[in-house]
Amino acid sequence: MTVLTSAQRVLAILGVFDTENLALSLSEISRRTGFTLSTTHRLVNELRCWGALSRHADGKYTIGLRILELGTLAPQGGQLRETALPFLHDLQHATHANIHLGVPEGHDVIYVESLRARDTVPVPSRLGGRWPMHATGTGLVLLAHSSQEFQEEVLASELCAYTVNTLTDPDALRHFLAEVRKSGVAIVESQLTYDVMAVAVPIRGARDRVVAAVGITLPSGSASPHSLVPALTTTARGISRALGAPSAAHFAAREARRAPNR
Amino acid sequence: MTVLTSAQRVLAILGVFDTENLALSLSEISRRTGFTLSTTHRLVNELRCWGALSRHADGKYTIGLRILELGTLAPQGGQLRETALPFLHDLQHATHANIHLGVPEGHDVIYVESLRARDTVPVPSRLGGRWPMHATGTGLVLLAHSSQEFQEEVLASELCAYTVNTLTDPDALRHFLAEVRKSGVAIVESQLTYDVMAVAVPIRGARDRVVAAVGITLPSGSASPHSLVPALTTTARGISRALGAPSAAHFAAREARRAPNR
DNA sequence: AGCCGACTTCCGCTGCGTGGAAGTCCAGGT
DNA sequence: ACCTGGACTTCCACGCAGCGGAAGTCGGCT
Repeated sequence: MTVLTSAQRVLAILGVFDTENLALSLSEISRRTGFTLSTTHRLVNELRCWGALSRHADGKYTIGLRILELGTLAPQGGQLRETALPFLHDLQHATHANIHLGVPEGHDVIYVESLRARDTVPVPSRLGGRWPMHATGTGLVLLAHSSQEFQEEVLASELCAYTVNTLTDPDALRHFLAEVRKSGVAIVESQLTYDVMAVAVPIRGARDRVVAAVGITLPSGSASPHSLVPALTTTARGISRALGAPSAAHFAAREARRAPNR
Repeated sequence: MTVLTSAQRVLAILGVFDTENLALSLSEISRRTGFTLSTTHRLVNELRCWGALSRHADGKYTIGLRILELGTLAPQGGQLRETALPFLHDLQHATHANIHLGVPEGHDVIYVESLRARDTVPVPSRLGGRWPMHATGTGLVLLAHSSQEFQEEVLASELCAYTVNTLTDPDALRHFLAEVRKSGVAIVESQLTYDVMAVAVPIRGARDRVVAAVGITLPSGSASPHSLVPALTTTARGISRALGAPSAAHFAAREARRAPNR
């Protein structure tokens, strides 16, 4: 039925790779895309020549480094991560918790940085990981600062419940998002996995638009989440200022020596 | 002239983005690829729908987050980085220098991790950055442990000189590479940029193949590079063991408590 | 030896993609 | 106000690039 354009075929091949399928053989790719073996073979080879796929000793294909290289050119992946990283390191030294930097993509958050602490709860968030906005601290912050229409669009979509705590009721979410906008911070408990709490605040860029969110995750029942808010907001303001956010610039004098120009 | 397949056209569009061209308008893409505006327009839109490109308020296109997400699925980008990161953090705490994790791709090294220290020399290496093997510490380590044919292939290619110190003479390089194999460490001075020195050692994976290299860069004339070798080899061995390298496993007992299983 | 599955290569027909052309929109100049 | 040029968007008919069937190769397992 649906006939694909050849650009779509190329993308479909890349799309069959995911965290559960890091390495696939030619015929697996063929089966998953539904393309004939000969078509798959030709396209896969073109992708391999370019470096988008690479072939290993066992004959299986994986995503190639050329894609990794390209991905870092995404403004949210490269520049944002690059400016945020020193601030995130400081935050990690101060808190010894897992730190995430998330940006919006579709109805999801993508983590463009994920610093794992060694001795804390394992969280399922890796660099490049994608999670629904309504189920993560960073996602809720981003959603709270999105346009009205976008929020309603997300609230109207299928809201998957990962734990019994996951907020899936549109009215409860509307209320929560209003709180986040008012207080400037999202604090959630066991939304995505049990026994984990997350605290997240927005990061602003040019024209004070919210472009990302920093979040911290800790085991439930550890230090009061509220005690982490000052450290988080300091980090977020530092990053916002480095990104040129007007509202953060007012505080420039106070923190100027932390990040001298350049 | 050379007729392109449509897969190649798609890839060519992605390929026009680089560190100097993070955001391009439709007609810039059209000019750079040499495709007609209508062809470019159609392909760019297909890429945008899929998430490979994204379009911004000013009408320009950038690489999309979907590509970043995909890139982390590359085994060298995702798994390797993920296992190496805690060790690299430890190394950075101990040395306060710039740390790089490089893997081979073609004749180049690609940095799959780059931890910048705040107070040291700026180095031009970012996550996802690509540099010629013969001009970087990590690259020389990787080259030294490559197959004979590959080494000769690289030595026979155009070896660009970035500074007056850059090793470009094939015979000098052969000699240097032999030293690296013997000593297990590459120490270079001002190869890529002036007043910077780099120390790098190999990381081994399954079957003891060299799969990556850790490197450290410091201002020239700081602490003797040799004093850093123990810290680097410890880091490299830790990562190698975590990757399942047989030679590193012998030392498992000694360092077991640093990284309890999982 | 024979079978099966995975991969590779070849080639003729066809339907997708190409590029020209026409149309829209906006900014800047006269 | 009108024109001009540049950037972008849409449409369509033609031609050839790419699709998929089929045949061939390789290697592993019974």
